Amino acid sequence: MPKETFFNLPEEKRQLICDVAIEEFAAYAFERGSVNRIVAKCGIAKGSFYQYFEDKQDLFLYLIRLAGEKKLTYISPVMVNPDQHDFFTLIREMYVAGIRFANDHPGYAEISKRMLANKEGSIYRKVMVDNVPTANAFFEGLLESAVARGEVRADIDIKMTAFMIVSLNQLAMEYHTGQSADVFGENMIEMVDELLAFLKHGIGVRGG
Amino acid sequence: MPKETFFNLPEEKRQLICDVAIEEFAAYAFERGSVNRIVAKCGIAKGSFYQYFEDKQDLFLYLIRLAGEKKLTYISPVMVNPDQHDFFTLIREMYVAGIRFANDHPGYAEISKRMLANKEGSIYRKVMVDNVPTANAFFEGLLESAVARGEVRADIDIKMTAFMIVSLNQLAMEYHTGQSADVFGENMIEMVDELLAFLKHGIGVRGG
DNA sequence: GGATGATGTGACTGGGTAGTCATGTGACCT
DNA sequence: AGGTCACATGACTACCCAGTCACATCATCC
Repeated sequence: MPKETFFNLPEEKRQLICDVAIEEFAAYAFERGSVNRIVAKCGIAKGSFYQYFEDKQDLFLYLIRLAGEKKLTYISPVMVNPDQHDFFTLIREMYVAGIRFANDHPGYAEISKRMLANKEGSIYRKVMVDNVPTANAFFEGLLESAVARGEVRADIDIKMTAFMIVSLNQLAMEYHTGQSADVFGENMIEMVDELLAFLKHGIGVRGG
Repeated sequence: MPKETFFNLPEEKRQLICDVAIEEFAAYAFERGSVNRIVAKCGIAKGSFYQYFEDKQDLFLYLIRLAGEKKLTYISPVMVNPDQHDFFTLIREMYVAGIRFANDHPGYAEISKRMLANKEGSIYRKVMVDNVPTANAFFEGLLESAVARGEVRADIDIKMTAFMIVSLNQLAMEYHTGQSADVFGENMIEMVDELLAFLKHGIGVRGG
Protein backbone atom coordinates (compact mmCIF):
# COMPACT_ATOMS: atom_id res chain seq x y z
CA MET A 1 0.00 0.00 0.00
CA PRO A 2 1.17 3.52 -0.78
CA LYS A 3 2.14 5.66 2.20
CA GLU A 4 -0.12 8.31 3.73
CA THR A 5 1.96 10.95 1.99
CA PHE A 6 0.63 9.71 -1.32
CA PHE A 7 -2.98 10.00 -0.30
CA ASN A 8 -2.37 13.48 1.10
CA LEU A 9 -1.31 14.62 -2.35
CA PRO A 10 -3.69 16.74 -4.44
CA GLU A 11 -5.79 14.44 -6.59
CA GLU A 12 -4.35 15.94 -9.75
CA LYS A 13 -0.84 14.86 -8.83
CA ARG A 14 -1.90 11.43 -7.70
CA GLN A 15 -3.71 10.91 -10.96
CA LEU A 16 -0.67 12.06 -12.92
CA ILE A 17 1.54 9.57 -11.13
CA CYS A 18 -0.92 6.75 -11.72
CA ASP A 19 -1.37 7.64 -15.37
CA VAL A 20 2.35 7.84 -16.00
CA ALA A 21 3.00 4.63 -14.10
CA ILE A 22 0.31 2.77 -16.03
CA GLU A 23 1.82 4.04 -19.26
CA GLU A 24 5.24 2.85 -18.13
CA PHE A 25 4.15 -0.61 -17.02
CA ALA A 26 1.91 -1.00 -20.04
CA ALA A 27 4.92 -0.34 -22.24
CA TYR A 28 7.63 -2.22 -20.31
CA ALA A 29 5.81 -4.55 -17.89
CA PHE A 30 6.72 -4.56 -14.22
CA GLU A 31 10.21 -6.03 -14.29
CA ARG A 32 11.57 -3.69 -16.94
CA GLY A 33 9.51 -0.72 -15.93
CA SER A 34 11.79 1.95 -14.52
CA VAL A 35 11.15 4.16 -11.50
CA ASN A 36 13.72 6.55 -12.96
CA ARG A 37 11.62 7.00 -16.09
CA ILE A 38 8.40 7.34 -14.12
CA VAL A 39 9.69 10.12 -11.90
CA ALA A 40 11.27 11.83 -14.89
CA LYS A 41 8.00 11.78 -16.84
CA CYS A 42 6.11 12.99 -13.78
CA GLY A 43 8.61 15.75 -13.17
CA ILE A 44 9.03 14.72 -9.55
CA ALA A 45 12.18 13.86 -7.65
CA LYS A 46 13.11 10.29 -7.03
CA GLY A 47 13.18 10.93 -3.30
CA SER A 48 9.57 12.06 -3.49
CA PHE A 49 8.59 8.82 -5.12
CA TYR A 50 9.95 6.93 -2.17
CA GLN A 51 7.95 9.12 0.15
CA TYR A 52 4.79 8.06 -1.62
CA PHE A 53 5.56 4.36 -2.09
CA GLU A 54 7.55 1.74 -0.23
CA ASP A 55 9.12 0.64 -3.48
CA LYS A 56 8.39 -0.09 -7.13
CA GLN A 57 6.37 -3.14 -6.24
CA ASP A 58 4.21 -1.14 -3.85
CA LEU A 59 3.18 1.15 -6.67
CA PHE A 60 2.54 -1.69 -9.08
CA LEU A 61 0.45 -3.74 -6.66
CA TYR A 62 -1.58 -0.63 -5.96
CA LEU A 63 -2.31 -0.19 -9.67
CA ILE A 64 -3.24 -3.85 -10.03
CA ARG A 65 -5.56 -3.43 -7.10
CA LEU A 66 -7.23 -0.46 -8.75
CA ALA A 67 -7.54 -2.46 -11.95
CA GLY A 68 -9.18 -5.29 -10.07
CA GLU A 69 -11.65 -2.96 -8.40
CA LYS A 70 -12.53 -1.35 -11.72
CA LYS A 71 -13.00 -4.70 -13.38
CA LEU A 72 -15.20 -5.85 -10.56
CA THR A 73 -17.64 -3.04 -11.30
CA TYR A 74 -18.10 -4.57 -14.75
CA ILE A 75 -18.50 -8.12 -13.57
CA SER A 76 -20.57 -7.75 -10.40
CA PRO A 77 -23.78 -6.57 -12.12
CA VAL A 78 -23.74 -9.73 -14.18
CA MET A 79 -23.46 -11.81 -11.05
CA VAL A 80 -26.26 -10.35 -8.98
CA ASN A 81 -28.58 -13.30 -9.64
CA PRO A 82 -26.30 -16.10 -10.71
CA ASP A 83 -29.06 -18.67 -10.40
CA GLN A 84 -31.38 -16.91 -12.81
CA HIS A 85 -29.18 -17.70 -15.78
CA ASP A 86 -27.86 -20.76 -17.48
CA PHE A 87 -24.24 -21.53 -16.52
CA PHE A 88 -22.89 -20.96 -19.99
CA THR A 89 -24.70 -17.67 -20.50
CA LEU A 90 -23.29 -16.58 -17.16
CA ILE A 91 -19.75 -17.41 -18.24
CA ARG A 92 -20.43 -15.67 -21.52
CA GLU A 93 -21.57 -12.53 -19.76
CA MET A 94 -18.44 -12.60 -17.65
CA TYR A 95 -16.18 -12.87 -20.65
CA VAL A 96 -18.09 -10.06 -22.36
CA ALA A 97 -17.86 -7.91 -19.25
CA GLY A 98 -14.12 -8.49 -19.28
CA ILE A 99 -13.93 -7.31 -22.86
CA ARG A 100 -15.92 -4.19 -22.08
CA PHE A 101 -13.60 -3.46 -19.20
CA ALA A 102 -10.54 -3.82 -21.43
CA ASN A 103 -12.21 -1.56 -23.95
CA ASP A 104 -12.92 1.18 -21.45
CA HIS A 105 -9.63 0.91 -19.56
CA PRO A 106 -6.95 -0.22 -21.96
CA GLY A 107 -4.16 0.85 -19.62
CA TYR A 108 -5.38 -1.23 -16.71
CA ALA A 109 -6.10 -4.11 -19.06
CA GLU A 110 -2.62 -3.94 -20.53
CA ILE A 111 -0.69 -3.93 -17.27
CA SER A 112 -2.83 -6.81 -16.01
CA LYS A 113 -2.30 -8.74 -19.20
CA ARG A 114 1.45 -8.23 -19.14
CA MET A 115 1.62 -9.17 -15.51
CA LEU A 116 -0.22 -12.41 -16.23
CA ALA A 117 1.92 -13.04 -19.28
CA ASN A 118 5.07 -13.25 -17.22
CA LYS A 119 4.62 -16.15 -14.88
CA GLU A 120 8.33 -15.97 -14.18
CA GLY A 121 8.13 -12.52 -12.68
CA SER A 122 8.38 -11.93 -8.97
CA ILE A 123 5.12 -10.03 -9.06
CA TYR A 124 3.00 -12.76 -10.60
CA ARG A 125 2.96 -14.95 -7.54
CA LYS A 126 2.25 -12.12 -5.17
CA VAL A 127 -0.85 -11.14 -7.09
CA MET A 128 -1.96 -14.70 -7.61
CA VAL A 129 -1.64 -15.68 -3.99
CA ASP A 130 -4.28 -13.10 -3.15
CA ASN A 131 -6.64 -13.58 -6.06
CA VAL A 132 -6.52 -17.11 -7.35
CA PRO A 133 -8.08 -18.83 -4.34
CA THR A 134 -10.97 -16.38 -4.44
CA ALA A 135 -11.50 -16.75 -8.18
CA ASN A 136 -11.22 -20.52 -8.06
CA ALA A 137 -13.61 -20.82 -5.13
CA PHE A 138 -16.07 -18.65 -7.01
CA PHE A 139 -15.96 -20.71 -10.17
CA GLU A 140 -16.01 -23.95 -8.27
CA GLY A 141 -19.22 -22.78 -6.62
CA LEU A 142 -20.74 -21.89 -9.97
CA LEU A 143 -19.74 -25.24 -11.40
CA GLU A 144 -21.23 -27.14 -8.50
CA SER A 145 -24.55 -25.40 -8.95
CA ALA A 146 -24.41 -26.05 -12.67
CA VAL A 147 -23.74 -29.72 -12.08
CA ALA A 148 -26.61 -29.85 -9.59
CA ARG A 149 -28.94 -28.26 -12.14
CA GLY A 150 -27.82 -30.76 -14.75
CA GLU A 151 -26.27 -28.17 -17.02
CA VAL A 152 -22.78 -29.52 -16.69
CA ARG A 153 -21.58 -33.12 -16.74
CA ALA A 154 -21.30 -34.56 -13.26
CA ASP A 155 -18.09 -36.47 -13.96
CA ILE A 156 -15.84 -33.46 -14.56
CA ASP A 157 -12.94 -32.52 -12.31
CA ILE A 158 -14.32 -29.32 -10.81
CA LYS A 159 -11.00 -27.84 -9.72
CA MET A 160 -9.42 -28.42 -13.06
CA THR A 161 -12.41 -27.12 -14.95
CA ALA A 162 -12.46 -23.94 -12.88
CA PHE A 163 -8.80 -23.49 -13.70
CA MET A 164 -9.52 -24.05 -17.38
CA ILE A 165 -12.35 -21.55 -17.49
CA VAL A 166 -10.16 -18.84 -16.00
CA SER A 167 -7.22 -19.71 -18.23
CA LEU A 168 -9.20 -20.13 -21.45
CA ASN A 169 -10.37 -16.57 -21.20
CA GLN A 170 -6.83 -15.28 -21.20
CA LEU A 171 -5.83 -17.76 -23.87
CA ALA A 172 -8.60 -16.50 -26.10
CA MET A 173 -7.41 -12.94 -25.61
CA GLU A 174 -3.91 -13.96 -26.57
CA TYR A 175 -5.12 -15.77 -29.63
CA HIS A 176 -7.16 -12.81 -30.65
CA THR A 177 -4.40 -10.25 -30.25
CA GLY A 178 -2.05 -12.64 -32.02
CA GLN A 179 -4.35 -13.13 -34.99
CA SER A 180 -5.71 -9.70 -35.66
CA ALA A 181 -4.13 -6.53 -34.42
CA ASP A 182 -7.54 -4.93 -34.07
CA VAL A 183 -8.59 -3.83 -30.65
CA PHE A 184 -11.20 -5.50 -28.56
CA GLY A 185 -14.23 -5.25 -30.76
CA GLU A 186 -17.06 -6.96 -32.51
CA ASN A 187 -15.28 -10.06 -33.75
CA MET A 188 -14.02 -10.58 -30.25
CA ILE A 189 -17.56 -11.39 -29.19
CA GLU A 190 -17.78 -13.90 -32.01
CA MET A 191 -14.70 -15.53 -30.61
CA VAL A 192 -16.20 -15.70 -27.16
CA ASP A 193 -19.12 -17.61 -28.62
CA GLU A 194 -16.75 -19.94 -30.39
CA LEU A 195 -14.94 -20.46 -27.13
CA LEU A 196 -18.16 -21.22 -25.32
CA ALA A 197 -19.19 -23.76 -27.90
CA PHE A 198 -15.83 -25.38 -27.36
CA LEU A 199 -16.29 -25.30 -23.60
CA LYS A 200 -19.78 -26.74 -23.84
CA HIS A 201 -19.49 -29.37 -26.56
CA GLY A 202 -15.82 -29.93 -27.16
CA ILE A 203 -14.72 -30.59 -30.70
CA GLY A 204 -15.71 -34.22 -31.08
CA VAL A 205 -18.72 -35.15 -33.17
CA ARG A 206 -21.88 -35.74 -31.18
CA GLY A 207 -22.36 -39.32 -30.17
CA GLY A 208 -18.76 -40.06 -31.23
CA MET B 1 24.46 -20.66 -33.47
CA PRO B 2 27.60 -21.16 -31.39
CA LYS B 3 30.89 -20.36 -33.08
CA GLU B 4 33.22 -22.94 -34.58
CA THR B 5 35.42 -22.60 -31.54
CA PHE B 6 32.71 -24.18 -29.45
CA PHE B 7 32.39 -27.21 -31.67
CA ASN B 8 36.16 -27.63 -31.75
CA LEU B 9 36.13 -28.05 -27.99
CA PRO B 10 36.56 -31.52 -26.51
CA GLU B 11 33.15 -33.06 -26.02
CA GLU B 12 33.65 -33.23 -22.28
CA LYS B 13 34.01 -29.48 -22.01
CA ARG B 14 31.10 -28.77 -24.36
CA GLN B 15 28.92 -31.06 -22.31
CA LEU B 16 29.99 -29.36 -19.11
CA ILE B 17 29.08 -25.96 -20.49
CA CYS B 18 25.70 -27.21 -21.68
CA ASP B 19 24.96 -28.93 -18.39
CA VAL B 20 25.90 -25.89 -16.34
CA ALA B 21 23.96 -23.57 -18.63
CA ILE B 22 20.85 -25.75 -18.46
CA GLU B 23 21.14 -25.78 -14.69
CA GLU B 24 21.45 -22.00 -14.68
CA PHE B 25 18.53 -21.33 -17.00
CA ALA B 26 16.41 -23.96 -15.29
CA ALA B 27 16.96 -22.16 -12.02
CA TYR B 28 16.76 -18.53 -13.16
CA ALA B 29 15.15 -18.57 -16.63
CA PHE B 30 16.79 -16.79 -19.52
CA GLU B 31 16.40 -13.15 -18.50
CA ARG B 32 17.81 -13.57 -15.00
CA GLY B 33 20.27 -16.26 -15.90
CA SER B 34 23.79 -14.90 -15.56
CA VAL B 35 26.73 -15.49 -17.88
CA ASN B 36 28.96 -14.54 -14.96
CA ARG B 37 27.60 -17.42 -12.90
CA ILE B 38 27.80 -19.86 -15.78
CA VAL B 39 31.46 -19.20 -16.50
CA ALA B 40 32.25 -19.27 -12.79
CA LYS B 41 30.58 -22.66 -12.37
CA CYS B 42 32.31 -23.98 -15.46
CA GLY B 43 35.65 -22.66 -14.30
CA ILE B 44 36.24 -20.91 -17.60
CA ALA B 45 37.06 -17.30 -18.28
CA LYS B 46 34.37 -14.95 -19.43
CA GLY B 47 36.38 -14.11 -22.51
CA SER B 48 36.36 -17.78 -23.45
CA PHE B 49 32.60 -17.83 -23.29
CA TYR B 50 32.44 -15.11 -25.87
CA GLN B 51 34.74 -17.09 -28.11
CA TYR B 52 32.25 -19.94 -28.05
CA PHE B 53 29.03 -17.97 -28.33
CA GLU B 54 27.96 -14.71 -29.91
CA ASP B 55 26.16 -13.77 -26.72
CA LYS B 56 23.93 -15.11 -23.97
CA GLN B 57 21.01 -15.48 -26.35
CA ASP B 58 23.12 -17.51 -28.75
CA LEU B 59 23.77 -20.07 -26.05
CA PHE B 60 20.17 -20.18 -24.94
CA LEU B 61 18.72 -20.58 -28.40
CA TYR B 62 21.19 -23.39 -28.99
CA LEU B 63 19.96 -25.19 -25.88
CA ILE B 64 16.35 -24.70 -26.88
CA ARG B 65 17.20 -26.11 -30.26
CA LEU B 66 18.74 -29.18 -28.67
CA ALA B 67 15.67 -29.53 -26.47
CA GLY B 68 13.44 -29.39 -29.53
CA GLU B 69 15.47 -32.02 -31.34
CA LYS B 70 15.39 -34.32 -28.32
CA LYS B 71 11.66 -33.87 -27.92
CA LEU B 72 11.11 -34.61 -31.58
CA THR B 73 12.66 -38.04 -31.11
CA TYR B 74 9.87 -38.79 -28.65
CA ILE B 75 7.08 -37.45 -30.79
CA SER B 76 8.05 -38.57 -34.28
CA PRO B 77 7.57 -42.31 -33.70
CA VAL B 78 4.00 -41.61 -32.70
CA MET B 79 3.42 -39.70 -35.89
CA VAL B 80 4.75 -42.15 -38.42
CA ASN B 81 1.29 -43.25 -39.51
CA PRO B 82 -1.00 -40.45 -38.43
CA ASP B 83 -3.91 -41.81 -40.44
CA GLN B 84 -3.89 -45.17 -38.73
CA HIS B 85 -5.13 -43.75 -35.47
CA ASP B 86 -8.12 -41.84 -34.26
CA PHE B 87 -7.46 -38.10 -33.93
CA PHE B 88 -7.93 -38.06 -30.19
CA THR B 89 -5.68 -41.05 -29.57
CA LEU B 90 -3.07 -39.33 -31.69
CA ILE B 91 -3.27 -36.21 -29.59
CA ARG B 92 -3.16 -38.34 -26.49
CA GLU B 93 -0.02 -40.10 -27.64
CA MET B 94 1.58 -36.74 -28.34
CA TYR B 95 0.81 -35.45 -24.88
CA VAL B 96 2.11 -38.67 -23.36
CA ALA B 97 5.27 -38.48 -25.45
CA GLY B 98 5.76 -34.96 -24.14
CA ILE B 99 5.48 -36.21 -20.58
CA ARG B 100 7.99 -38.97 -21.22
CA PHE B 101 10.39 -36.43 -22.68
CA ALA B 102 10.03 -34.21 -19.64
CA ASN B 103 10.62 -37.23 -17.45
CA ASP B 104 13.81 -38.26 -19.21
CA HIS B 105 15.19 -34.75 -19.68
CA PRO B 106 13.99 -32.59 -16.82
CA GLY B 107 16.57 -29.90 -17.53
CA TYR B 108 15.51 -29.38 -21.12
CA ALA B 109 11.89 -29.54 -20.08
CA GLU B 110 12.41 -26.95 -17.39
CA ILE B 111 14.19 -24.37 -19.53
CA SER B 112 11.55 -24.80 -22.23
CA LYS B 113 8.76 -24.44 -19.70
CA ARG B 114 10.25 -21.32 -18.18
CA MET B 115 10.85 -19.83 -21.58
CA LEU B 116 7.23 -20.40 -22.51
CA ALA B 117 6.09 -19.09 -19.14
CA ASN B 118 7.53 -15.67 -19.81
CA LYS B 119 5.74 -14.35 -22.82
CA GLU B 120 7.17 -10.94 -21.97
CA GLY B 121 10.73 -12.02 -22.47
CA SER B 122 12.75 -11.05 -25.52
CA ILE B 123 13.50 -14.70 -26.16
CA TYR B 124 9.93 -15.92 -26.32
CA ARG B 125 9.14 -14.28 -29.63
CA LYS B 126 12.38 -15.36 -31.25
CA VAL B 127 11.66 -18.99 -30.47
CA MET B 128 8.00 -18.72 -31.40
CA VAL B 129 8.61 -17.07 -34.73
CA ASP B 130 10.49 -20.17 -35.82
CA ASN B 131 8.33 -22.86 -34.28
CA VAL B 132 4.74 -21.72 -34.02
CA PRO B 133 3.93 -21.62 -37.74
CA THR B 134 5.28 -25.15 -38.13
CA ALA B 135 3.40 -26.48 -35.12
CA ASN B 136 0.19 -24.75 -36.11
CA ALA B 137 0.39 -25.94 -39.70
CA PHE B 138 0.93 -29.46 -38.43
CA PHE B 139 -2.07 -29.42 -36.13
CA GLU B 140 -4.23 -27.70 -38.69
CA GLY B 141 -3.42 -30.55 -41.07
CA LEU B 142 -4.33 -33.13 -38.46
CA LEU B 143 -7.57 -31.34 -37.72
CA GLU B 144 -8.54 -31.13 -41.36
CA SER B 145 -8.07 -34.86 -41.78
CA ALA B 146 -10.03 -35.48 -38.60
CA VAL B 147 -12.87 -33.32 -39.85
CA ALA B 148 -12.79 -35.13 -43.20
CA ARG B 149 -13.00 -38.46 -41.41
CA GLY B 150 -15.91 -37.23 -39.33
CA GLU B 151 -14.07 -37.46 -36.04
CA VAL B 152 -14.19 -33.78 -35.34
CA ARG B 153 -17.06 -31.34 -35.78
CA ALA B 154 -16.94 -29.60 -39.15
CA ASP B 155 -18.03 -26.23 -37.83
CA ILE B 156 -15.00 -25.56 -35.61
CA ASP B 157 -12.52 -22.77 -36.26
CA ILE B 158 -9.48 -24.81 -37.26
CA LYS B 159 -6.87 -22.16 -36.54
CA MET B 160 -8.24 -21.42 -33.14
CA THR B 161 -8.62 -25.08 -32.27
CA ALA B 162 -5.02 -25.80 -33.28
CA PHE B 163 -3.95 -22.96 -31.04
CA MET B 164 -6.05 -24.35 -28.19
CA ILE B 165 -4.64 -27.84 -28.51
CA VAL B 166 -1.08 -26.55 -28.29
CA SER B 167 -1.91 -24.23 -25.41
CA LEU B 168 -4.04 -26.65 -23.44
CA ASN B 169 -1.12 -29.01 -23.15
CA GLN B 170 0.99 -26.38 -21.46
CA LEU B 171 -1.95 -25.25 -19.37
CA ALA B 172 -2.46 -28.77 -18.11
CA MET B 173 1.21 -28.96 -17.15
CA GLU B 174 0.88 -25.72 -15.23
CA TYR B 175 -2.22 -26.91 -13.46
CA HIS B 176 -0.54 -30.14 -12.56
CA THR B 177 2.63 -28.57 -11.17
CA GLY B 178 0.46 -26.05 -9.34
CA GLN B 179 -1.74 -28.69 -7.73
CA SER B 180 0.70 -31.39 -6.75
CA ALA B 181 4.41 -30.85 -6.38
CA ASP B 182 5.05 -34.38 -7.58
CA VAL B 183 7.02 -34.78 -10.73
CA PHE B 184 5.63 -35.91 -14.03
CA GLY B 185 4.22 -39.29 -13.17
CA GLU B 186 1.29 -41.62 -13.16
CA ASN B 187 -1.46 -39.21 -12.21
CA MET B 188 -0.26 -36.94 -14.94
CA ILE B 189 -1.53 -39.47 -17.46
CA GLU B 190 -4.89 -39.45 -15.72
CA MET B 191 -4.97 -35.72 -16.21
CA VAL B 192 -4.21 -36.05 -19.88
CA ASP B 193 -7.23 -38.31 -20.21
CA GLU B 194 -9.34 -35.79 -18.35
CA LEU B 195 -8.07 -33.11 -20.69
CA LEU B 196 -8.90 -35.19 -23.73
CA ALA B 197 -12.42 -35.82 -22.52
CA PHE B 198 -12.75 -32.08 -22.16
CA LEU B 199 -11.36 -31.51 -25.62
CA LYS B 200 -13.66 -34.11 -27.14
CA HIS B 201 -16.94 -33.55 -25.34
CA GLY B 202 -16.69 -30.26 -23.54
CA ILE B 203 -18.32 -29.99 -20.15
CA GLY B 204 -21.97 -29.55 -21.17
CA VAL B 205 -24.40 -32.41 -20.72
CA ARG B 206 -25.02 -34.42 -23.89
CA GLY B 207 -27.92 -33.17 -25.91
CA GLY B 208 -28.03 -30.02 -23.77
C1' DG C 1 8.91 35.69 14.00
C1' DG C 2 10.22 31.42 15.35
C1' DA C 3 9.52 26.67 15.75
C1' DT C 4 7.73 22.30 14.14
C1' DG C 5 6.64 18.79 11.07
C1' DA C 6 5.47 17.34 6.64
C1' DT C 7 6.97 17.26 1.97
C1' DG C 8 10.43 17.91 -1.85
C1' DT C 9 15.09 17.07 -3.73
C1' DG C 10 18.81 14.83 -6.52
C1' DA C 11 23.46 13.37 -5.93
C1' DC C 12 25.08 9.24 -4.33
C1' DT C 13 25.73 4.19 -2.98
C1' DG C 14 26.09 -0.42 -3.92
C1' DG C 15 25.07 -3.82 -6.90
C1' DG C 16 24.34 -6.29 -10.84
C1' DT C 17 24.75 -6.94 -15.76
C1' DA C 18 26.53 -8.10 -20.85
C1' DG C 19 30.07 -7.73 -23.60
C1' DT C 20 35.24 -6.22 -24.93
C1' DC C 21 40.10 -6.28 -25.58
C1' DA C 22 44.94 -6.42 -24.95
C1' DT C 23 47.70 -9.81 -23.55
C1' DG C 24 49.14 -14.57 -22.49
C1' DT C 25 49.70 -19.55 -23.61
C1' DG C 26 50.50 -23.56 -26.00
C1' DA C 27 50.31 -26.65 -29.91
C1' DC C 28 51.49 -27.57 -34.39
C1' DC C 29 53.87 -26.78 -38.73
C1' DT C 30 57.91 -25.22 -41.46
C1' DA D 1 64.06 -22.17 -33.73
C1' DG D 2 60.79 -19.30 -35.26
C1' DG D 3 56.38 -18.31 -36.73
C1' DT D 4 51.51 -18.77 -36.85
C1' DC D 5 47.10 -19.58 -35.38
C1' DA D 6 43.55 -21.06 -32.29
C1' DC D 7 42.20 -20.64 -27.85
C1' DA D 8 42.36 -18.65 -22.79
C1' DT D 9 42.19 -14.97 -19.70
C1' DG D 10 40.14 -11.58 -16.41
C1' DA D 11 40.38 -6.81 -15.63
C1' DC D 12 37.80 -3.38 -17.58
C1' DT D 13 34.05 -0.47 -19.84
C1' DA D 14 29.71 1.27 -20.10
C1' DC D 15 25.29 0.80 -18.60
C1' DC D 16 21.22 0.67 -15.80
C1' DC D 17 18.89 -0.01 -11.78
C1' DA D 18 16.43 0.40 -6.99
C1' DG D 19 16.74 2.57 -3.04
C1' DT D 20 18.99 6.14 0.51
C1' DC D 21 20.05 10.26 2.92
C1' DA D 22 21.46 14.75 4.25
C1' DC D 23 19.61 18.80 3.25
C1' DA D 24 16.16 22.37 1.44
C1' DT D 25 11.58 24.24 1.26
C1' DC D 26 7.21 25.50 2.73
C1' DA D 27 2.93 25.83 5.39
C1' DT D 28 0.83 26.04 9.69
C1' DC D 29 0.39 27.09 14.34
C1' DC D 30 2.08 29.33 18.61
